[in-house]
Amino acid sequence: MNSTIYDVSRLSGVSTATVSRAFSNPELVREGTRRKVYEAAEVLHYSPNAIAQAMARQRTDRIAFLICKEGATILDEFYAGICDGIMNAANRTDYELMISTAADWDLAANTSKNKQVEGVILGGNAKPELVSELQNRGIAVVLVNNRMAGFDLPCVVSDEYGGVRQALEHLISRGHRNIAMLAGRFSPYILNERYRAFLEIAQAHGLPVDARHIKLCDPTVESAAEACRELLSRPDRPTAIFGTNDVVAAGAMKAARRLGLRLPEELAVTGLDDASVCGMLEPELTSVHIDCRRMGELSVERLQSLLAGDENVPQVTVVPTELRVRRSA
Amino acid sequence: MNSTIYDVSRLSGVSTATVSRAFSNPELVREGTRRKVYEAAEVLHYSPNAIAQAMARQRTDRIAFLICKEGATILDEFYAGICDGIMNAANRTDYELMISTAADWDLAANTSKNKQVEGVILGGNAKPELVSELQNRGIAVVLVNNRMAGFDLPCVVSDEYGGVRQALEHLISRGHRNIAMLAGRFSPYILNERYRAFLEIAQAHGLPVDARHIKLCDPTVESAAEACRELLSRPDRPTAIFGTNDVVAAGAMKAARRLGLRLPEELAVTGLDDASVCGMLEPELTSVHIDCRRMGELSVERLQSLLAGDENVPQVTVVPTELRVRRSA
DNA sequence: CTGAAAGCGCTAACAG
DNA sequence: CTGTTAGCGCTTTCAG
Repeated sequence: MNSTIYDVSRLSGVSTATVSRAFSNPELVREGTRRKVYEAAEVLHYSPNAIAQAMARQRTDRIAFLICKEGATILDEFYAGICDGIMNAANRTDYELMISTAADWDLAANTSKNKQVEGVILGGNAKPELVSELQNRGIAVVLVNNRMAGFDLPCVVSDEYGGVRQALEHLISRGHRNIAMLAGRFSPYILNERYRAFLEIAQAHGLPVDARHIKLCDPTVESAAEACRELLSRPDRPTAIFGTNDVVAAGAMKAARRLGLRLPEELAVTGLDDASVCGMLEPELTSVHIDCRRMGELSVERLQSLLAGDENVPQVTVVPTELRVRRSA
Repeated sequence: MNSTIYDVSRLSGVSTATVSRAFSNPELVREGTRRKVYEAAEVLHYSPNAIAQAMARQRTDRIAFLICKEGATILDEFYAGICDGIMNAANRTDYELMISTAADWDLAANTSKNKQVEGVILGGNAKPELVSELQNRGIAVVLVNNRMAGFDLPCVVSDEYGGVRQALEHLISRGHRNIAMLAGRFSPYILNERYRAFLEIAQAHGLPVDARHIKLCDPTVESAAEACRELLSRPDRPTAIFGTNDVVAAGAMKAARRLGLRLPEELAVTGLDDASVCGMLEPELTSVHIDCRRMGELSVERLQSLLAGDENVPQVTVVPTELRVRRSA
């Protein structure tokens, strides 16, 4: 049996209340008393029972990270990176972290109803209904890699516009004018941002680029390769391809290779995300680094602020991106 | 305020004990009574408070997955796969899952001392001291992707020997005799298994292969590429390289490309893991599939058995591998 | 099959 | 600064 606060109380000769204070609010206990308590605790191998604390305090100090995404979730390097940041940041706090995917998350079982989770970080394409439901139950919510109109909640996103600009301007600086965007069908938010950015920036630079230069594909190598093949068989074949993530870019490289094009001489390719695959490809893929880890950490900070009752927690936090020039463009 | 068992008791006109039974042991309650309880609960939006349950029952129904690995943890596709399997399996049980990395796992704060975790799945290179410590505290332990001599605990591993055989025999069947193994410095267990398997199987096939055909490298593309370059500049250059994971194999491919070798004609390469990068490489990488997800699921099953007090839970569970032939070999 | 009542280990007024 | 005491919401004997 583990020892309890009573055992410590008895051994140290102070009340249980004091033992409790010695651990939860040391500053309320006189130095000498405190030491007596700690010594007794040491002897008894005592350490507070978190369950009992939660019960008495009526709060759990528990938050959750919910990945709202179809298919591979934690297996997606992007979300794994965010998750890593969240785990890392949560670890520095007193909050305990639960990690789930939307597929197996049970609202009823995981929220205030049974007093388990006090705050949730929603990653990716969360449904607005889920957000309202959570907020209605008094759960703090923050969004990561997404934004949602009409809600009062903090969002942490990457600088989508800036990222697209870095990729595009790099290509332009290398002399490319006929640039196509191979756009993976990601969440509506992401797709939208990148789409709009691409068009605006291309136009700002006077590129002869229009909607025909944007080709959608599924976010798989195969789909991207197929889509790229079409792009490359047009009469006015683009000289550069901007893939909206690295998997898509890898697909483009593959299509180019199969068509016998030399990279980057006959076709330049850039990606987005700066995933680990960039270094494995040949030539290595030029990409725009997204600081997923930072996004995760910031999400935790925002959630903490919310839970701490801070007024004016920033509604949107934008994490800057960084171009990583390699050999593919 | 959320409703409690008392509210339900009052509304339904039965005692709290009965309400409790109706939810936890329905078979102990008469059909009609049970329905009354459920109806009242429905009206009140009642659902049991897990914290209070844990408090009263003196158990938490909580398990943890601890990744014991340096550096990228959840970011490692391999462990992410295991994690995915674990999350998936845990979700079908009543156990709640905590996910941590060895780096930020605090023994004191997460184990029976404060009654939080009842069982732990240790992934990768766990320290024996950690295992004994946990077992001493009465925590159930299972190992995944590792084995440990001198301990009484279930291990779930991939068929390392069989995997190496599949890769090697494939290469042999393609006519290769001079095959080198590029071995990433993974955990001692994994490294050992693969090393031994390679030598034994090569010898069994009468290949002129010895320890000089095994080259160690760090598990990064760069290190692998460097190591492979050396291998390829030997007078009796190998005609095939077996990388002990796909990242290493990608490094080998890169080195070969830079030396101007055509793949697979002048150098065949196979990997191990069947990670997502296989399909992104050109040519696509032939690899041996490891069913990480299954490994994760089985770990949970073993842990459950342990916690259920089953006698003779299998000490070692081996998950078969499968060769995936692509164009690199 | 159901109810009464005693906890589970800790916290938080409140009083001193 | 410290002690008393009444819970937190649920489970679980023990009776009936």
